[in-house]
Amino acid sequence: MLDVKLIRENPEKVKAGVAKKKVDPKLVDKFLRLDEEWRVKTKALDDLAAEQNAISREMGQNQSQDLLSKAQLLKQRITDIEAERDVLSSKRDDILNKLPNLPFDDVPLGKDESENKILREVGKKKNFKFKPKDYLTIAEKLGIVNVKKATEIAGSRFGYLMGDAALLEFALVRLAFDTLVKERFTPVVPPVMITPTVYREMGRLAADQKEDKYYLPKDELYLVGSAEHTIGPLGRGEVFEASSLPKRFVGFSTCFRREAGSYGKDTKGILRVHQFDKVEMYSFVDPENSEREHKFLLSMQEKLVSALELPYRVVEICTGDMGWTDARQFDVETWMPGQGEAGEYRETHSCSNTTDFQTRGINAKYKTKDGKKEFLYALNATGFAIGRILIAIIENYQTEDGGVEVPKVLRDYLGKDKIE
RNA sequence: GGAGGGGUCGCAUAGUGGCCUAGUGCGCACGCUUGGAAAGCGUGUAUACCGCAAGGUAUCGAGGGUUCGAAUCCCUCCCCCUCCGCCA
Repeated sequence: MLDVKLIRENPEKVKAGVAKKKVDPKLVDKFLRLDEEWRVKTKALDDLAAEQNAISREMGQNQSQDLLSKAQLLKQRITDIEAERDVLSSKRDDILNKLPNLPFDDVPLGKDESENKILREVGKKKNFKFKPKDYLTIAEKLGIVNVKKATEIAGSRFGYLMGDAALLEFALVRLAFDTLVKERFTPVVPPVMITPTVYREMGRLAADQKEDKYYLPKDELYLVGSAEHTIGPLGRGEVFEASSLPKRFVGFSTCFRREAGSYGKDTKGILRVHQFDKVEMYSFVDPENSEREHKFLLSMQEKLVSALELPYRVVEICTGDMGWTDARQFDVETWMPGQGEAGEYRETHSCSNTTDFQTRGINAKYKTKDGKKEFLYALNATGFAIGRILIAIIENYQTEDGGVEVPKVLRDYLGKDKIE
């Protein structure tokens, strides 16, 4: 959530920021009005409570009828005003929940993904001597992806990874973990369910985000959309020593997404599915180092994609296309030669600086040099999203005979050079 | 899932309706003392909100209730421990 003090002290800045993210800036004015009323009520209530405490204390000594009736009257007033305050309080919180994190000033302005800024293209696209096929055609023929059966068993947007595709998943996970553990990321396998309370604290239950989550009403738990959602809360209520920063985690989890609002989009295959596995990075840093850490996480992503020798490009996401919790976001888009007419870059990774938007919610702090406790900054980044990186591998490494070469770096993990 | 026991300040503990404005010990910080240290002594030691400030309010696992007043009584839930059941 946003800092209430910032909204009060610098409403114009907040309005400008949320507007860049296509959120109605009038919400800010609405918040300020409610906040002001809330503050007045709170003050009145505190004063009455002080009075009540004084009378109660006195009654400990002297139980006069006079005092008692005074106290009873006071109690009624407090109950009434409390009810009013609670209404204001929840209205105020609702609006706060509708305000996204503010983009940094130098994030490219734009309304949607068409205005994202391509920062660089890396790697050489292979020159195929034949027309490259799309991954699904290849994978189904090899029998390593089965979407038809999955649809029968679980519905649309599910898939089986079989045989070497299943093995490839674990090879990719090992590659990512081995690479990142060397960089002192702490490996973690987190829960894939999360309480509404913590999910909200992580800034992931804003009204329009809710629709994309699976919810288990009987247990009042959500299924996570990313390991990020349950790794971040490792810092919940903690105060880290400045010397222990950055704190880096690399997690593996299954991710669940309802993909509501993407009807008709990428309906075939395993590019966009309800369930996939992902390796995820998460960092806690002090504010001064967040931009540096952001670049570092991005460099880790590039290292991983480069290790697979896949061509990719790095994109800075414009304000209108950014994630809810993000102040700056980069995506890595990997080349997929079998997509579209002549190949396409498709998003395989994203990398976000969420500043203190999440840490304020989960109350994750660090101790500064002069002993003060301040909110940490948090960042998250994809390691490998298995389905999508699998697609990139299959399409880039396909051979004319319908097989798939195994990227060199995965051969030892997989124990073979080629899938056929 | 069933039965019982528990959750209090960083840690450990006291606290069965008003003297709790949560005590004590340990730890920690600062000061005194010392050549230096230890011990000793003294002072301090949470978070959030409201307020320019003085100060006030809230928080004893969470939420509700009873009461003029709740750490304390009642209800619901969560978590931990012991035993039973089930299970990878």
